[in-house]
Amino acid sequence: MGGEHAEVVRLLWGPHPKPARGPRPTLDLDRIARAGIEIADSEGLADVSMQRVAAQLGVTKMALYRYVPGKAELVALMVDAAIGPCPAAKVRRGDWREQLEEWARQLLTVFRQHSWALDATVGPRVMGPGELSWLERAVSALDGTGLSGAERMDAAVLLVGHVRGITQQTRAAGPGGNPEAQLGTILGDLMQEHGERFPALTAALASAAQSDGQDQAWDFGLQRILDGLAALIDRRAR
Amino acid sequence: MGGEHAEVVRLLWGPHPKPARGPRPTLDLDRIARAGIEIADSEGLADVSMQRVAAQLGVTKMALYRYVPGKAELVALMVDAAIGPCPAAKVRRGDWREQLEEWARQLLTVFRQHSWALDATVGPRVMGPGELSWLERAVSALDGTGLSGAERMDAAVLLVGHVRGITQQTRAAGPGGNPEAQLGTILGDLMQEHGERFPALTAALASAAQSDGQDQAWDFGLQRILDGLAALIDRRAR
DNA sequence: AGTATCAGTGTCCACTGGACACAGTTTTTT
DNA sequence: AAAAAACTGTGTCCAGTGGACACTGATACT
Repeated sequence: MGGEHAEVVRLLWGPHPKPARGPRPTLDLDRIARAGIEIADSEGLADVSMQRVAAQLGVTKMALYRYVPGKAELVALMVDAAIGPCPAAKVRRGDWREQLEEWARQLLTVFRQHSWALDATVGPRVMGPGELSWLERAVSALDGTGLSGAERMDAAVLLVGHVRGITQQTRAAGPGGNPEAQLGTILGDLMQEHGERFPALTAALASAAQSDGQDQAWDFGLQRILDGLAALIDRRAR
Repeated sequence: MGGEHAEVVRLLWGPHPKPARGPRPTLDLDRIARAGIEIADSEGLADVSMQRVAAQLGVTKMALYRYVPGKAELVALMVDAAIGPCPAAKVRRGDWREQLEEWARQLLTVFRQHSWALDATVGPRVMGPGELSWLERAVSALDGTGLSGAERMDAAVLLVGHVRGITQQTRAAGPGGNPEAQLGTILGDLMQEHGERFPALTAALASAAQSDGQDQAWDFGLQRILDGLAALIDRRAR
């Protein structure tokens, strides 16, 4: 169990011993990951293939297999490099709510910049140092709140889930048009034809038509989660 | 815009006019979707190919293209058939919290039965009648709470995000072992080597080691979200 | 110098999603 | 009844994918 993970762990966490003999490598893991990220950012994850990445680096596809055992590992490297290390907090320590809110906004920004990372992070996987640094900051923001270790981690996971959910329904909406309107348009067309089967939905949609907040769903969910955490923390404090 | 969606909308929502002339079709969309689901359930979405599905149905792969324009549409059909129509609520109407909680648990069950549906539902897509029926029930549970239409939908989306997040970190953990322990083991191994870089995480992990609730993360997040919603609804009521 | 080691190339394979022409079956029209 | 039209499933073909493997060179230790 977990033996198959050993390889990707070594790739993500090192060490990376440089060879003693033989010709010098033309590539390195970092350049490979960055090349893949460049393609994924501009053309989507589906267009990331060994050939494509190799071409980007001016090399044959098989050369990549000298550095990376397979495509799965390549993608794992790309994800961790794209998510990157979590930037340091700017708000004062001690206020967990402000810290978590800033953290969530930063995470959302990163996910929006590399929205292909969503596709590449379905299912449980080995996390790299970048991804773990994000988790670290979220958990540390909750230090001293009276929450147990498991609860602090659960809270972080909950927030990540929201970020992912929002990223999912946001992306592919052109940078100009707001995503809720786009979703509403598609839904509205369907409701016009099958509305009688979904009365509550049509009503909600009609009432939601004039609300035009850019990030309404994001802020709503974020505040609800933070409210829920605050309620628990208060209860514990008493 | 949206013109490319027309085909999948027709597939998901009908109508499906039966041909007037020519030999009778051996297949229908429902059988095709179910064959795909069967494969995905037992072997994962990656093993669902046109050939594989066709073989399951005792037919050539190209025969499928008479019913479905491409693989993407096949998967869309599979998803909506697998998610299925939302079962009717068993708890009394009026208590939104109880209703939403039951709804979320049912949705989690469905996602766990077909965990490949996660992979197939990244990115915004056209929803089918099954998927919409779930949304309908969640929104209708919030009727009369004083929340606006947009807010009711945002709440549903928030809950779906949590269900997805939990499904994601749950799956591939054998039915016996609880997922948190598995995640903890992998994380623990990493912390042992690089723990000094993640002090808060190591502390939280150590404290979380003895907590062994099977669905701890699930219940925690669910209650936090519902608490947050309750707080808002109370505030509005006053 | 000699040799083990390692990098990048070229060739091969099974498989994927999909295009297309074709033969066979059924219904409508003449 | 006969012919035409419409439709289904099949066979064949193609570009592209991830990956295996043998090979030619370049490099550094002995």
